[in-house]
Amino acid sequence: MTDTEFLTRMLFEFSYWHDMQDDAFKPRAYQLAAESIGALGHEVKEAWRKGGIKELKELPAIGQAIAEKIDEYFRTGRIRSYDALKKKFPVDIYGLAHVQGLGPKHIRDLYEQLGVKNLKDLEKVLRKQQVRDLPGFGEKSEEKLARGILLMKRSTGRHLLGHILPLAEDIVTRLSRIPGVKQCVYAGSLRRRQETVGDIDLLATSSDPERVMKAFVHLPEVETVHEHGKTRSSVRLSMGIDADLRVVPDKVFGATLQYFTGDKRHNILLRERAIRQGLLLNEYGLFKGKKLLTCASEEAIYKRLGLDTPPPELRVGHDELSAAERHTLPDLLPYGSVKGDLQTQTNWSDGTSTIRDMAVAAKTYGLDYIAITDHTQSLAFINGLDEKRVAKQGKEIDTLNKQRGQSLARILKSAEVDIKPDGSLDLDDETLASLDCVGIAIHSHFSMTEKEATKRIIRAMSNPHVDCLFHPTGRLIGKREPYPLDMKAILAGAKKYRVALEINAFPDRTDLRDLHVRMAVDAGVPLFINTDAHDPEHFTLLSLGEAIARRGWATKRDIINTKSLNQLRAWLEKKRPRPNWTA
DNA sequence: GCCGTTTTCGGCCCGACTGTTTTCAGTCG
Repeated sequence: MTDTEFLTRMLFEFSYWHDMQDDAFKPRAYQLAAESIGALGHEVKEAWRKGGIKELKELPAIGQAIAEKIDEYFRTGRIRSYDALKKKFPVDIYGLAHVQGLGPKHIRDLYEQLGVKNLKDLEKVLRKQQVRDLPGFGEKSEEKLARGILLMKRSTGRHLLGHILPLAEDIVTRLSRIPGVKQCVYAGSLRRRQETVGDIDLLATSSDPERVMKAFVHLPEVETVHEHGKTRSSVRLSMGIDADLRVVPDKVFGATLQYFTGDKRHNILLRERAIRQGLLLNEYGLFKGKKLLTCASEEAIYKRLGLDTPPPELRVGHDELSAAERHTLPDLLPYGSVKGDLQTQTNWSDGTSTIRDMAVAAKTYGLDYIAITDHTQSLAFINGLDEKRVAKQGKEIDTLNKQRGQSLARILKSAEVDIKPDGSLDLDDETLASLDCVGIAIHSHFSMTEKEATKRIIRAMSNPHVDCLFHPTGRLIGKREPYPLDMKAILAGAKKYRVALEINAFPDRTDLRDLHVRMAVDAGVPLFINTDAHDPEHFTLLSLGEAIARRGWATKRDIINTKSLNQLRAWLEKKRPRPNWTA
């Protein structure tokens, strides 16, 4: 268990504990703190290293009491008050809370009356049918808990945005065809384009909600129906993700869309703002007393509250509302702005297709140019290119560019040059100088300290031929942790050596991530958005990269490959001449 | 326990669905 996981779990268990005691407000405070720590990841420890309790208190939702707990944990490896809680209430609260339908009050009752401490105990008392006789429980709650355990065991946790988005779009299309449906969209974390999504939030308007609900719970991929109400239903789909559908009258669509786009922290801040103005905000509109002020559109609601409308990607409950109030929200990069993909692989190394096929696919997708960035010789197991093969590939690219006509994107000579453990590169400088554009990346020796990894990358960036650092943190969501990096030092190095950082759009990478994009934007470090395409199909992933850029408050100016080919060349040549430019 | 256009005290988002209840508590999003 990582530090972050422990702290999140500890805060979550305190939240539930206080809920069991019927405390009205501490549960929420601990809940928000847990979410905040979970979202910040290793930045929590960075903050603590930098300035202890004082710096921890600067983090959102962290005050004196929780900062002291975190400080105690980093200093001693323990938290005395948490140990005391576990002694007084020796229950795996966190594990039990993941069962659908099991909340703090029932966890308390199950422990106090039947001694249930963990999932195994719960399964046992359910089998013995002991739960149904407890006050507040019955036969149905027994069934519901048993079903909850089953669903939890079969759930695969959070899902990658890139895997769920196509499914959600398909479901929206099918629901839209139901007679009586006027509008149907996905909302929630999908609409915010979070890198992972926990469930699919759907919203529809219809004059006949019950008909829509019936069709929804009977979709072919529905495996279990959690709830089937008149205006809200919830199901588990066969791929292990839940989908919720809410149906409302067409005239309140704007208010409901706002409400279900969230996230939770954003909505709470917005509703608290409404209260300060003597108003009430819910999914049916903005009200003064019983009088409806507006519900027609998201924009109307934000405007009535004195705010510009933050794009969905920014609604995370940090500082977007204060920017909305001061009219300083960024002019986000529009979808479809990227003109060329500067990281693509072919069958010269580990891609599936020829250079020509990739250039055709890119053109079909609407791109003007692509860089061919096959792996280099250190990656021998996938036939990485040495200097000779780079030169040979360059000749093929020259030929294709000469005969390309209208059906191929312009092809740039490039490579995904491997960064060796000492920070040197595995192509010689002469070869690097012959390329139109040079990307570098780490592919091995991932177990480094923060200091070593940071030094290694900065040394690699200091090579005067380098233009872009690919997938800078090396993470693979759900498979590999990012190597530890001093991101501020990396950004300073990128700025000093005029190296762009990549936003890699591949679904399990999405690297840089949103927080780091925002740091780069603030630091004035230029960015590329690339798909890392290994197949012609992969160009469709570009919009995922654009989504990350938007979540990081990036504008068109921040993204180099929104430039035309000529502008790109001019940008590259500010660093060094490109004598062999193919285009 | 956190936080500040209410700033070191006094507030703290809101509603649908379910099941166990006879009017509501618990859970969820």
